[in-house]
Amino acid sequence: MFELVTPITLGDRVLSQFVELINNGTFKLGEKLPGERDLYAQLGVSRPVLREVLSALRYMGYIESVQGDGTYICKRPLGPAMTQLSLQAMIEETQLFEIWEIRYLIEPEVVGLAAQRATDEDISLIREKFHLFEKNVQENIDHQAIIESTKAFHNAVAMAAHNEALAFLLESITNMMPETRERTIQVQGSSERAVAYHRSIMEEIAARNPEAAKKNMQKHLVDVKSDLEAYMASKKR
Amino acid sequence: MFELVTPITLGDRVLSQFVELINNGTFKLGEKLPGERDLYAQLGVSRPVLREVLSALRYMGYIESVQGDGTYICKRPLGPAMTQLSLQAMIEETQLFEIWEIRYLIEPEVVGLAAQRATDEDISLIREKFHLFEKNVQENIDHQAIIESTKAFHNAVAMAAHNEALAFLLESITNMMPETRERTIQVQGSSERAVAYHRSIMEEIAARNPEAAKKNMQKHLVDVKSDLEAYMASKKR
DNA sequence: ACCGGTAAAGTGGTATGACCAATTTTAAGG
DNA sequence: CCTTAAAATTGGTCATACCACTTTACCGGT
Repeated sequence: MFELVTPITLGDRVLSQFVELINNGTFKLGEKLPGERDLYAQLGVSRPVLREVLSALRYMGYIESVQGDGTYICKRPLGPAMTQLSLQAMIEETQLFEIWEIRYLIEPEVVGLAAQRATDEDISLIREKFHLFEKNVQENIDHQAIIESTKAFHNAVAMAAHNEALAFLLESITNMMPETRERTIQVQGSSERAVAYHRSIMEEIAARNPEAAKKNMQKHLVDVKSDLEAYMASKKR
Repeated sequence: MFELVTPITLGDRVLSQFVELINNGTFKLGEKLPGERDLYAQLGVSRPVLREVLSALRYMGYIESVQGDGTYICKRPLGPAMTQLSLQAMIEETQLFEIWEIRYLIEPEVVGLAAQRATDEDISLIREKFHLFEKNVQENIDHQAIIESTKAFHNAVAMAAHNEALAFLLESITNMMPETRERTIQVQGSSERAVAYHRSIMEEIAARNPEAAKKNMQKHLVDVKSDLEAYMASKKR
């Protein structure tokens, strides 16, 4: 007869109370929380329930706990709010392309911002990461190292845009296709092309040329997409 | 002497194992998990630890539990992976502008896609949401209704872009500035201007004119930004 | 009075066992 | 065979105890 909305659990209630306590300023950022024993008494639940809630908040990155010390409220929870463990297996094929498209929308804009806002330090960091990447590709080290260095490069670029939330977001998104990255890297010549594009992007950021940088990032991502398609096709077999 | 990297907790280990079990296909999407009693034995931990991990996964939206029935793995965990409870109080002023900038990067692109991909159904839905919004503003109903209807409009547009992940992402982002929305809506004339922009955007999507739609969305967001600034200034006092 | 080391107190982490509430399954009864 | 009620199963909650680590505070030596 009645619609089953959502069986509200005790933890849900506690979670709400907790959010409220933070939003109304009872608990301030960076502050230490009361001990679990005080807290669960204060909230009127048992310790396990409290801990389940805290556990969730912890894995989401809102709080941090130190054994023997206490639990602290994180100051910059932005990343956690967007990212989180990406269970790659949970991402289906269509979603992979959707995620690619999001990259295609965002990353060019990011390099555009980077080209406008990068400081000299930013640029030298980008240079450094690029040369590391180039070196790894040339020497054909293990794939993991190459992946790490390309991520480092993209990350350095994102930092140069001077929008921390954006950098977080981008990292989360790219992390959603990790397996993919490992496979597409094996496609013939893909890494070499990537090096070329990275170089162009780097140089155009250094030259403060947003539009050109954006264009090259777009081309690079189109490349990534075709690698992705090749990978998907091979997976079908 | 030694650097404290991260005190790995039992739950962390279980979480990893769990992720691995999903990624290697032992647990498939939509499937029912073993009972907690089996599971915690199988993973070699106690029930509280297991439950803390499951709790986190649950609040992140990866799994769902039904008392008396079992725990299921969600099929489309994309939203949860990005969004989650946004503790508005945890977002600082600078971050608000960073988030605005993200909107400024993404939303115009989204309406651009929408103008290319919208079906007739999409367009009529957008029209519907727009008229609701317009009506709410004219009749000056309670603010909550206005906020809801503008969100509904933006959401309808996002759906028209036919990229579910993107729609999720955008919703998460806009949800990060909820309080803001409630305040800026009180700024004189802001709602009326918003109606005008929404109308233009709607019409240009219907006319399949991506560039014009993008331009208007950008203007609208610039408007939102100045409201934001006004809000922040008033908050300072 | 100062310093250093050690014990105590406090904190988060883990484990056990029990019971409650909802659902599903099973089996008994019509 | 269908209905129905009991039993088994499952997630939800609680109490308690103990472990590991940190911080604090006390106390003795200098």
